[in-house]
Amino acid sequence: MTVHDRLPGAPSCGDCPIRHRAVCARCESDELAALDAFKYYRSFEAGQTLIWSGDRMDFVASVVSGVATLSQVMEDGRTQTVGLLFPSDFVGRPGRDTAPYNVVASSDLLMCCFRKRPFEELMGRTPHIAQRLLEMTLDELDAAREWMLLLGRKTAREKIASLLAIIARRDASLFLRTVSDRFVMELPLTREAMADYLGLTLETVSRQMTALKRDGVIQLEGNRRVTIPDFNRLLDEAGDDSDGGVI
Amino acid sequence: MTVHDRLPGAPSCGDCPIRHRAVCARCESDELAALDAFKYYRSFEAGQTLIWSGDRMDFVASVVSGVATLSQVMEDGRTQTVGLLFPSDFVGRPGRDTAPYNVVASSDLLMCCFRKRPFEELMGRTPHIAQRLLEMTLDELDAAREWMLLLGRKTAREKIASLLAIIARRDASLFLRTVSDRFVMELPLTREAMADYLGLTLETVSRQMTALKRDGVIQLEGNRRVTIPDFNRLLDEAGDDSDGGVI
DNA sequence: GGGGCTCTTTGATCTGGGTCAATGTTCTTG
DNA sequence: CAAGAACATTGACCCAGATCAAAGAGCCCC
Repeated sequence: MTVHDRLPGAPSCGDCPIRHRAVCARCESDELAALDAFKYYRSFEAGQTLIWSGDRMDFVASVVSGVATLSQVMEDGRTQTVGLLFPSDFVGRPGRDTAPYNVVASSDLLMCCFRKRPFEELMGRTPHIAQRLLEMTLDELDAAREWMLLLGRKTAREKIASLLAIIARRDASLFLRTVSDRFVMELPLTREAMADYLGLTLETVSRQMTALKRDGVIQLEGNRRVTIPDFNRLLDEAGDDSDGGVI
Repeated sequence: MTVHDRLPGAPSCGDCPIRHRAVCARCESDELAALDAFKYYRSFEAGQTLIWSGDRMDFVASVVSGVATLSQVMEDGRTQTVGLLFPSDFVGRPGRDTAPYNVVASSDLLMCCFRKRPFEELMGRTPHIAQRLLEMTLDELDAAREWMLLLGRKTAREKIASLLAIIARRDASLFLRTVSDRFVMELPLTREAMADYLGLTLETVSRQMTALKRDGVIQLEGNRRVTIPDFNRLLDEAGDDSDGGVI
């Protein structure tokens, strides 16, 4: 009972243009073949909330295509996005059964899901999967803490530049290339979604995008297509310890 | 070769007034007995930097007493604290060898350290330790993301109230009691350290502390001793979904 | 292809928290 | 106990980013 039995035409692990960081990178291993029985695909439209904070979650999943956000909402509606999920990113936490955040499809989205129980059992049997998961969780923790620096100490302009740099890098890695001169990408977020991630208002995001455009740091065609003529220039604007832009 | 051979009078795992969340909670198990050979204690003075970001780290550790901070610093000196370490908290990441943050003793500090290599080997042999570590890392991730909401969306007053609530809870758990009416605690942070954690300046921290005192949310004796006459009132001020204050 | 969406930009104004500067208050240590 | 040093408060002023408001752009979908 592989994915092809469930959803004809959907990409299988092996077919994925992007190898799932969590699972598919080891598709060749015998242990994971067993997981195919518990694997299924789900697709969502842009704007749809896949999971509400507090919901029971009986699966883990990784993103096949599209982008999703993790967000926290205060009682009065103030919203903070706490994570972006790109293709190959993993969501779900073995050993816990309620979701701590809202998960929202930011664009049309395809997820590759595994029933949680069998996944946990596999984890118990195969130490390297548990280890891989720890590895990934540590990566997420580092990303979250880097974002804390951004939220607490960076200016609006630096925030925008940082976000663009991060998206550019993820975008480039999808196609296995480096962020080079004249890099063109498609923004997977509305101005409001950017604002929610950066701890700003959408007006400030818009103004700073305009300013970066005016100063030649980026070029814009329409609202979503962004060209980065010089990635190092962008990194300077982001205030990061520059690391060259290569992935 | 137990700890007592190395540092006479230092608390052993079993003697710790606080059981280390990471390790000591399972001291009874046979696997961990082996770790005693690789265990040693180190103490630091308030203000001392234990670990510099980028340093090679050949040990993992947990806090026995005192408080430490994890912080990130930008090239121009802007600083953001990304985590607080209380007694029983764990630091260090099996599978990685350089520290991603500065670790600074915020008060006088005693750490219980394990050489990393043997610890990793133990982890490979005993799945429940790996699982425990994943558990802890997920807790840290949740804490980091909750802090992202604070940094991105809360007002200065809400930030201060949130920090006080968190410290009160950790403080209470040290002594195995609940945060009740007229809870008294000792702040383990200077105004500047609070500011670095909250994404504020020390002046703003001071002003908001004064305001909370004026409004009867807290009482202050000296700079460090804080009394919380009504913990639910404090939680209201923090803007959190109140959960009663019990641990 | 035009009507009604949603998303985005831009402007005018306001304000929370930053900055700079002076003064107070604890802690240390001799 | 006095003298310093480190830490904290308070005041005056300013500015980055929020808020409120009004036009533009895309973009579906009949």
